[in-house]
Amino acid sequence: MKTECCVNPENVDAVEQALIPEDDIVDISEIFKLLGDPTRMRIVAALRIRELCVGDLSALMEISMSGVSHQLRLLKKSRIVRTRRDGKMVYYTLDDEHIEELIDVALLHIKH
Amino acid sequence: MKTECCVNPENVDAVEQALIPEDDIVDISEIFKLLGDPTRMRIVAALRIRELCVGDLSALMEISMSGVSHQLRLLKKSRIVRTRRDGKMVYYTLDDEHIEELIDVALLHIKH
DNA sequence: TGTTCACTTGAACAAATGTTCAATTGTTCA
DNA sequence: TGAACAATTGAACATTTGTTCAAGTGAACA
Repeated sequence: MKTECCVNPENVDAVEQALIPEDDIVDISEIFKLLGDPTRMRIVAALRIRELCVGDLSALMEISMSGVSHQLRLLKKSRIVRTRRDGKMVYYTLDDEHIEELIDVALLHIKH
Repeated sequence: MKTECCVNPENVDAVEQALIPEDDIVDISEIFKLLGDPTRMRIVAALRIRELCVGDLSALMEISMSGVSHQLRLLKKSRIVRTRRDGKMVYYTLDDEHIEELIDVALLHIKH
Protein backbone atom coordinates (compact mmCIF):
# COMPACT_ATOMS: atom_id res chain seq x y z
CA MET A 1 0.00 0.00 0.00
CA LYS A 2 3.11 2.28 -0.10
CA THR A 3 2.22 5.18 -2.43
CA GLU A 4 4.38 8.04 -1.22
CA CYS A 5 6.11 8.81 -4.52
CA CYS A 6 5.74 10.35 -7.97
CA VAL A 7 2.18 11.59 -7.52
CA ASN A 8 0.75 14.63 -9.32
CA PRO A 9 -1.60 15.92 -6.62
CA GLU A 10 -3.53 18.10 -9.06
CA ASN A 11 -4.37 15.04 -11.13
CA VAL A 12 -5.42 13.04 -8.11
CA ASP A 13 -7.61 15.84 -6.77
CA ALA A 14 -9.28 16.48 -10.11
CA VAL A 15 -10.09 12.82 -10.64
CA GLU A 16 -11.31 12.36 -7.09
CA GLN A 17 -13.82 15.15 -7.73
CA ALA A 18 -15.13 13.74 -10.98
CA LEU A 19 -15.01 10.01 -10.32
CA ILE A 20 -18.12 7.85 -10.40
CA PRO A 21 -19.31 7.15 -6.81
CA GLU A 22 -17.73 4.08 -5.26
CA ASP A 23 -21.07 2.30 -4.89
CA ASP A 24 -21.73 2.60 -8.60
CA ILE A 25 -18.22 1.34 -9.37
CA VAL A 26 -18.89 -1.75 -7.31
CA ASP A 27 -22.31 -2.35 -8.89
CA ILE A 28 -21.01 -1.90 -12.42
CA SER A 29 -18.07 -4.19 -11.92
CA GLU A 30 -20.42 -6.80 -10.50
CA ILE A 31 -22.39 -6.82 -13.75
CA PHE A 32 -19.22 -7.12 -15.78
CA LYS A 33 -17.90 -9.88 -13.54
CA LEU A 34 -21.05 -11.88 -14.19
CA LEU A 35 -20.59 -11.53 -17.94
CA GLY A 36 -16.88 -12.22 -17.53
CA ASP A 37 -17.12 -15.98 -17.21
CA PRO A 38 -17.29 -18.02 -20.44
CA THR A 39 -20.02 -20.33 -19.16
CA ARG A 40 -22.25 -17.46 -18.09
CA MET A 41 -21.49 -15.59 -21.31
CA ARG A 42 -22.52 -18.68 -23.27
CA ILE A 43 -25.74 -18.86 -21.26
CA VAL A 44 -26.55 -15.23 -21.93
CA ALA A 45 -25.67 -15.54 -25.62
CA ALA A 46 -27.95 -18.56 -25.91
CA LEU A 47 -30.85 -16.87 -24.13
CA ARG A 48 -30.49 -14.00 -26.55
CA ILE A 49 -31.67 -16.37 -29.26
CA ARG A 50 -34.63 -17.91 -27.42
CA GLU A 51 -35.90 -18.87 -24.00
CA LEU A 52 -34.50 -22.16 -22.70
CA CYS A 53 -35.01 -24.46 -19.74
CA VAL A 54 -32.23 -25.59 -17.43
CA GLY A 55 -31.91 -28.95 -19.18
CA ASP A 56 -31.49 -27.31 -22.58
CA LEU A 57 -28.79 -25.04 -21.23
CA SER A 58 -27.07 -27.93 -19.53
CA ALA A 59 -26.94 -29.82 -22.82
CA LEU A 60 -25.65 -26.79 -24.67
CA MET A 61 -23.00 -25.83 -22.12
CA GLU A 62 -21.91 -29.40 -21.42
CA ILE A 63 -21.91 -28.88 -17.70
CA SER A 64 -24.21 -30.39 -15.09
CA MET A 65 -27.70 -29.09 -14.53
CA SER A 66 -26.60 -28.18 -11.04
CA GLY A 67 -23.75 -26.11 -12.40
CA VAL A 68 -26.06 -24.29 -14.78
CA SER A 69 -28.55 -23.67 -11.99
CA HIS A 70 -25.90 -22.13 -9.75
CA GLN A 71 -24.87 -19.72 -12.49
CA LEU A 72 -28.46 -18.86 -13.35
CA ARG A 73 -29.08 -17.96 -9.74
CA LEU A 74 -26.28 -15.38 -9.90
CA LEU A 75 -27.58 -13.97 -13.18
CA LYS A 76 -31.08 -13.74 -11.79
CA LYS A 77 -29.96 -11.94 -8.64
CA SER A 78 -28.56 -9.15 -10.82
CA ARG A 79 -31.68 -9.05 -12.99
CA ILE A 80 -29.85 -10.24 -16.08
CA VAL A 81 -32.24 -13.17 -16.56
CA ARG A 82 -35.84 -13.85 -15.61
CA THR A 83 -37.81 -17.08 -15.08
CA ARG A 84 -41.15 -18.41 -16.23
CA ARG A 85 -42.52 -21.63 -14.77
CA ASP A 86 -44.39 -24.06 -17.04
CA GLY A 87 -45.38 -27.17 -15.14
CA LYS A 88 -42.22 -28.93 -14.07
CA MET A 89 -39.98 -26.87 -16.33
CA VAL A 90 -38.48 -23.46 -15.60
CA TYR A 91 -37.75 -21.32 -18.65
CA TYR A 92 -35.15 -18.58 -18.56
CA THR A 93 -35.01 -15.41 -20.68
CA LEU A 94 -32.92 -12.27 -20.75
CA ASP A 95 -34.48 -9.65 -18.50
CA ASP A 96 -32.88 -6.53 -19.93
CA GLU A 97 -32.21 -5.07 -23.34
CA HIS A 98 -29.03 -3.44 -21.99
CA ILE A 99 -27.34 -6.82 -21.80
CA GLU A 100 -27.64 -7.39 -25.54
CA GLU A 101 -26.22 -3.94 -26.11
CA LEU A 102 -23.24 -4.75 -23.89
CA ILE A 103 -22.54 -7.88 -25.90
CA ASP A 104 -22.75 -5.99 -29.18
CA VAL A 105 -20.33 -3.30 -28.03
CA ALA A 106 -17.90 -5.89 -26.69
CA LEU A 107 -18.07 -7.68 -30.04
CA LEU A 108 -17.12 -4.44 -31.76
CA HIS A 109 -14.16 -4.07 -29.43
CA ILE A 110 -12.71 -7.53 -30.02
CA LYS A 111 -13.18 -7.18 -33.80
CA HIS A 112 -10.75 -4.27 -33.78
CA MET B 1 -21.81 -33.30 -16.66
CA LYS B 2 -24.95 -35.52 -16.60
CA THR B 3 -27.47 -33.91 -18.97
CA GLU B 4 -29.63 -36.78 -20.16
CA CYS B 5 -32.99 -35.38 -19.13
CA CYS B 6 -35.64 -32.80 -19.88
CA VAL B 7 -34.06 -31.45 -23.04
CA ASN B 8 -35.99 -29.93 -25.95
CA PRO B 9 -33.79 -31.05 -28.86
CA GLU B 10 -35.34 -28.51 -31.23
CA ASN B 11 -34.32 -25.70 -28.93
CA VAL B 12 -30.81 -27.02 -28.53
CA ASP B 13 -30.35 -27.49 -32.27
CA ALA B 14 -31.70 -24.05 -33.14
CA VAL B 15 -29.48 -22.32 -30.62
CA GLU B 16 -26.42 -24.31 -31.65
CA GLN B 17 -26.94 -23.04 -35.19
CA ALA B 18 -27.29 -19.39 -34.26
CA LEU B 19 -24.86 -19.10 -31.35
CA ILE B 20 -21.88 -16.75 -31.45
CA PRO B 21 -18.70 -18.73 -32.27
CA GLU B 22 -16.94 -20.13 -29.22
CA ASP B 23 -13.79 -18.08 -29.84
CA ASP B 24 -15.77 -14.86 -29.78
CA ILE B 25 -17.53 -15.95 -26.59
CA VAL B 26 -14.16 -16.45 -24.94
CA ASP B 27 -12.79 -13.12 -26.17
CA ILE B 28 -15.88 -11.20 -25.12
CA SER B 29 -15.98 -12.71 -21.67
CA GLU B 30 -12.30 -11.87 -21.24
CA ILE B 31 -13.08 -8.19 -21.81
CA PHE B 32 -15.93 -8.32 -19.32
CA LYS B 33 -13.81 -10.17 -16.80
CA LEU B 34 -11.23 -7.39 -16.94
CA LEU B 35 -13.91 -4.78 -16.25
CA GLY B 36 -15.40 -7.05 -13.60
CA ASP B 37 -12.92 -6.26 -10.86
CA PRO B 38 -13.57 -3.14 -8.74
CA THR B 39 -9.93 -2.04 -8.78
CA ARG B 40 -9.66 -2.29 -12.55
CA MET B 41 -13.05 -0.64 -12.96
CA ARG B 42 -11.84 2.23 -10.77
CA ILE B 43 -8.70 2.51 -12.90
CA VAL B 44 -10.70 2.64 -16.10
CA ALA B 45 -13.20 5.10 -14.66
CA ALA B 46 -10.33 7.35 -13.57
CA LEU B 47 -8.59 7.21 -16.94
CA ARG B 48 -11.85 8.21 -18.55
CA ILE B 49 -11.40 11.59 -16.88
CA ARG B 50 -7.74 12.17 -17.74
CA GLU B 51 -4.46 10.43 -18.34
CA LEU B 52 -2.64 9.40 -15.18
CA CYS B 53 0.70 7.89 -14.23
CA VAL B 54 1.07 4.77 -12.12
CA GLY B 55 1.81 6.76 -8.98
CA ASP B 56 -1.37 8.82 -9.40
CA LEU B 57 -3.43 5.69 -9.84
CA SER B 58 -1.77 4.05 -6.88
CA ALA B 59 -2.69 7.03 -4.69
CA LEU B 60 -6.26 7.06 -5.99
CA MET B 61 -6.83 3.30 -5.64
CA GLU B 62 -5.01 3.00 -2.33
CA ILE B 63 -3.14 -0.07 -3.43
CA SER B 64 0.58 -0.46 -4.06
CA MET B 65 2.19 0.76 -7.26
CA SER B 66 3.09 -2.82 -7.98
CA GLY B 67 -0.51 -3.86 -7.66
CA VAL B 68 -1.62 -1.12 -10.01
CA SER B 69 1.07 -2.06 -12.48
CA HIS B 70 0.00 -5.69 -12.54
CA GLN B 71 -3.58 -4.68 -13.33
CA LEU B 72 -2.50 -2.17 -15.97
CA ARG B 73 -0.54 -4.88 -17.71
CA LEU B 74 -3.70 -6.95 -18.07
CA LEU B 75 -5.70 -3.97 -19.32
CA LYS B 76 -3.00 -3.14 -21.84
CA LYS B 77 -2.82 -6.68 -23.17
CA SER B 78 -6.49 -6.44 -24.13
CA ARG B 79 -6.02 -2.97 -25.65
CA ILE B 80 -8.21 -1.30 -23.07
CA VAL B 81 -5.46 1.15 -22.07
CA ARG B 82 -2.43 2.60 -23.84
CA THR B 83 0.84 4.08 -22.54
CA ARG B 84 2.86 7.19 -23.22
CA ARG B 85 6.30 7.57 -21.72
CA ASP B 86 7.42 11.01 -20.49
CA GLY B 87 10.86 10.82 -18.91
CA LYS B 88 10.67 8.55 -15.91
CA MET B 89 6.91 8.55 -15.82
CA VAL B 90 4.55 6.36 -17.81
CA TYR B 91 1.13 7.84 -18.50
CA TYR B 92 -1.88 5.66 -19.16
CA THR B 93 -4.99 6.50 -21.19
CA LEU B 94 -8.03 4.62 -22.41
CA ASP B 95 -7.31 3.10 -25.80
CA ASP B 96 -10.85 2.57 -27.04
CA GLU B 97 -14.06 4.53 -27.17
CA HIS B 98 -16.03 1.27 -26.85
CA ILE B 99 -14.96 0.96 -23.23
CA GLU B 100 -16.65 4.21 -22.27
CA GLU B 101 -19.77 3.03 -24.03
CA LEU B 102 -19.73 -0.21 -22.06
CA ILE B 103 -19.52 1.71 -18.80
CA ASP B 104 -22.41 3.97 -19.81
CA VAL B 105 -24.66 1.05 -20.72
CA ALA B 106 -23.79 -0.77 -17.50
CA LEU B 107 -24.65 2.38 -15.55
CA LEU B 108 -28.05 2.43 -17.25
CA HIS B 109 -28.60 -1.18 -16.21
CA ILE B 110 -27.80 -0.71 -12.53
CA LYS B 111 -29.96 2.44 -12.38
CA HIS B 112 -33.00 0.31 -13.23
C1' DT C 1 -51.57 -40.45 -2.06
C1' DG C 2 -47.07 -41.66 -3.63
C1' DT C 3 -43.82 -41.55 -7.52
C1' DT C 4 -41.49 -39.25 -11.02
C1' DC C 5 -39.39 -35.50 -13.04
C1' DA C 6 -37.11 -30.72 -13.43
C1' DC C 7 -34.81 -28.00 -10.78
C1' DT C 8 -32.39 -25.99 -6.59
C1' DT C 9 -29.38 -25.98 -2.67
C1' DG C 10 -25.28 -26.90 0.32
C1' DA C 11 -20.84 -28.91 1.05
C1' DA C 12 -16.47 -29.74 -0.79
C1' DC C 13 -12.51 -29.00 -3.51
C1' DA C 14 -9.31 -27.81 -7.26
C1' DA C 15 -8.15 -23.84 -9.99
C1' DA C 16 -7.82 -18.98 -10.71
C1' DT C 17 -7.31 -14.30 -8.92
C1' DG C 18 -5.71 -9.92 -6.51
C1' DT C 19 -2.47 -8.27 -3.60
C1' DT C 20 2.12 -7.51 -1.40
C1' DC C 21 7.12 -7.82 -0.90
C1' DA C 22 11.61 -7.95 -2.91
C1' DA C 23 14.41 -7.62 -6.78
C1' DT C 24 15.04 -5.65 -11.50
C1' DT C 25 14.71 -2.48 -15.55
C1' DG C 26 15.22 1.79 -17.71
C1' DT C 27 15.30 6.79 -17.54
C1' DT C 28 17.13 11.32 -15.77
C1' DC C 29 20.35 14.31 -13.94
C1' DA C 30 24.33 15.54 -10.87
C1' DT D 1 29.72 7.50 -14.48
C1' DG D 2 26.69 6.59 -10.51
C1' DA D 3 22.72 7.79 -7.60
C1' DA D 4 17.81 8.50 -7.52
C1' DC D 5 13.41 7.62 -9.11
C1' DA D 6 9.21 5.57 -11.66
C1' DA D 7 7.71 1.53 -13.13
C1' DT D 8 7.79 -3.55 -14.02
C1' DT D 9 8.37 -8.34 -12.92
C1' DG D 10 8.31 -12.78 -10.28
C1' DA D 11 7.31 -15.38 -6.22
C1' DA D 12 4.25 -16.20 -2.60
C1' DC D 13 -0.04 -16.18 -0.27
C1' DA D 14 -4.82 -15.78 1.19
C1' DT D 15 -9.27 -15.36 -0.98
C1' DT D 16 -12.60 -16.12 -4.38
C1' DT D 17 -14.63 -18.83 -7.94
C1' DG D 18 -16.67 -22.62 -10.89
C1' DT D 19 -17.78 -27.12 -10.80
C1' DT D 20 -19.52 -31.63 -9.10
C1' DC D 21 -21.89 -34.80 -6.03
C1' DA D 22 -25.56 -35.78 -2.96
C1' DA D 23 -29.60 -34.41 -0.80
C1' DG D 24 -33.77 -31.56 -0.86
C1' DT D 25 -38.17 -28.95 -3.18
C1' DG D 26 -42.14 -28.60 -5.55
C1' DA D 27 -45.20 -29.51 -9.50
C1' DA D 28 -47.62 -33.19 -12.35
C1' DC D 29 -49.88 -37.32 -12.95
C1' DA D 30 -50.73 -42.37 -12.10
